[in-house]
Amino acid sequence: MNFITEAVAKAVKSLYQIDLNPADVNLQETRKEFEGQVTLVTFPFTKASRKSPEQTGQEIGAFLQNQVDEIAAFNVIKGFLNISLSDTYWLGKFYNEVLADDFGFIKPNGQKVMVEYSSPNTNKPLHLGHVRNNLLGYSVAKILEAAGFEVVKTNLVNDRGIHICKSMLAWQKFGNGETPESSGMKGDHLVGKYYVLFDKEYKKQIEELVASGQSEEEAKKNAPLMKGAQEMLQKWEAGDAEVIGLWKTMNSWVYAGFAETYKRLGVEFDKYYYESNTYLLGKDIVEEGLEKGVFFQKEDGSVWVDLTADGLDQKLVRRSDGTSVYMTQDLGTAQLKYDDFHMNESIYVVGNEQDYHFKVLFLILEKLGKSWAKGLYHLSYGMVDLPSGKMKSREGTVVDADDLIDEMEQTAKEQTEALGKTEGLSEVDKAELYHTIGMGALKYFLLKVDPKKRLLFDPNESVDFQGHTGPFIQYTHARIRSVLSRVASSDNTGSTVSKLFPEERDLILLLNQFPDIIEQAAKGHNPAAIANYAYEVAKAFNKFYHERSILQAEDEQTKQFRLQLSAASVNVIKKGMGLLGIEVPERM
RNA sequence: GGUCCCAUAGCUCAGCUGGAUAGAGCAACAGAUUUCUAAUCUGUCGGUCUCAGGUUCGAAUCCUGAUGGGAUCACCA
Repeated sequence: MNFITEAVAKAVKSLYQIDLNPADVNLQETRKEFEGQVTLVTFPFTKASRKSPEQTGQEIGAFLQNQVDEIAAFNVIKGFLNISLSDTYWLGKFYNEVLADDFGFIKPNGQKVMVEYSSPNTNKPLHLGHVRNNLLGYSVAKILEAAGFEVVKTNLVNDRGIHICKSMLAWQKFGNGETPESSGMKGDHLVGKYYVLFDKEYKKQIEELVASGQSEEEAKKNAPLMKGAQEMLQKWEAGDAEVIGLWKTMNSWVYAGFAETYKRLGVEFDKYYYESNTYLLGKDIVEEGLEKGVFFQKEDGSVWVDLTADGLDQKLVRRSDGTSVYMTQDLGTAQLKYDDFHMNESIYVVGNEQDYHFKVLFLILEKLGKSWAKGLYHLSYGMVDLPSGKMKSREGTVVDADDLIDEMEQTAKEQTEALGKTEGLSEVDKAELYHTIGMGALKYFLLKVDPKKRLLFDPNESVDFQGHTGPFIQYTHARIRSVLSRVASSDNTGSTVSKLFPEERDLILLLNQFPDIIEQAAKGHNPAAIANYAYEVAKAFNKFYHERSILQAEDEQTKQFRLQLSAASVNVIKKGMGLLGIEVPERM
């Protein structure tokens, strides 16, 4: 569209003698109830033209039509100049750009970006909240890749700490040597079971202590289970062989379970970081901060940073006993990641309850003079809530990721069977199809909304398969594939159509936007932009499909053109859905 | 209490750097298939864009304030 903005600048200069930066020309899509594809708002020029918006529009329109070949017609309504570009122009766009194999994806820009996501605790299985995180992280990584970045996907596993000791202790006390093999349970679920059990038994002990006269607070501290867990953590830090052995065993169970869930979710990582390796990092940075005067020490030896001048609080960065806190660790890990990859940008996909933490983290790094600090970004997303309120692993009020995937597959199966679309499919094909559709529905449901908004999920209300959904888009894909499969390869080299029907033009216009949408989604770290776009494309195709026959087109040229238009549509849909981590079936 | 985020149709959500009569899906109702997959398409119904000011030729969009909801402000992670 650059040629239009330039032409407008020229028109305005020639007509009204004002110099206009082409970047200031504001073009927008023409609303569909009017004739044309591109609209110029003429109000900003009326001061210079000293004429009414309508007259100004007429004058600019006439000038443009005269000067620019591609402009076929124009009309002015109120202050809006609607420009119609010729079908030749749109067909040129279609053949030269949209139909190219690498259409949509932007050339490498030489920038490297890290996306850290998932970051689970190893004391319990993944739940719906993690699912949103994983899908967001994976999709953002894909989108950035498409936008030309080199992407490193990382997972910082929280594999140590008191919460893991709780699971370990409960297993030791009540587990009777139970293993994933002996119980038939998935490893992460088995460990999670003991985490819940710990909490249950712990509460019992508190009650007993309270009954025997202790205050609630005392009881929480004195309960034998809590003491045991703390003792275990100390032993772990001291390198106690038995504790470390148990820790390794139970973690390996969890990892096996996670690997399975990640595979079903379709996410992956290039690099894992483990907190057991990074939790001691950051002490150098504390020293550095003290030297630079960014941090200060209190009488008891604890080290702090004062951010009150920035509207924040004082924040502890090292305990009085010399040990690290969360912030210390994250400072160190940030440095480690940068040293490993020297990336230009680093994105942390973490829930919005940690907004404050990241604000502080980034600010500290900036104050320390880290040149790379400005490339840090917290992709903060809203919580997933249930109608009953917040999910709590300890209390078992969570929507488990594996259960959810099972349910989605089951629903996909029921829907597909009800529609009688399973004919001729092997059992393996069917299972794969149900997985594809079920996950398509779930992923689309979670990704189509703006990440920063909180999400309400009602387990009693099934995720839709009709309308603005993943399966709708998947279905469109399958239908196009079905049409295309009916013809042999279509490599027409001869002439093509010269006129477009509205449905065809609309579709070309929409397809043409794909690269812009990718760029916009990358800039805003927002998969929802892709999701909504893919829906628009599917809808536009369905309309075209309904109005115009492809295989029974009026003539051979039209048929070839429509086949190519279908191929371009299927391509964009497949790529777009791929950016969301959603697969598309050949039939459904 | 301080700080941050959110508020658009009965429900779930779009609405890009301010532009025309605020758009989809679901739900409800009415239609479309001798023709490429009806998980589709077409239509009807549905709105004080939370409220009040301000900036502007023009505000759902920007600014200020209020209300409602959420998060956060630990020598937990």
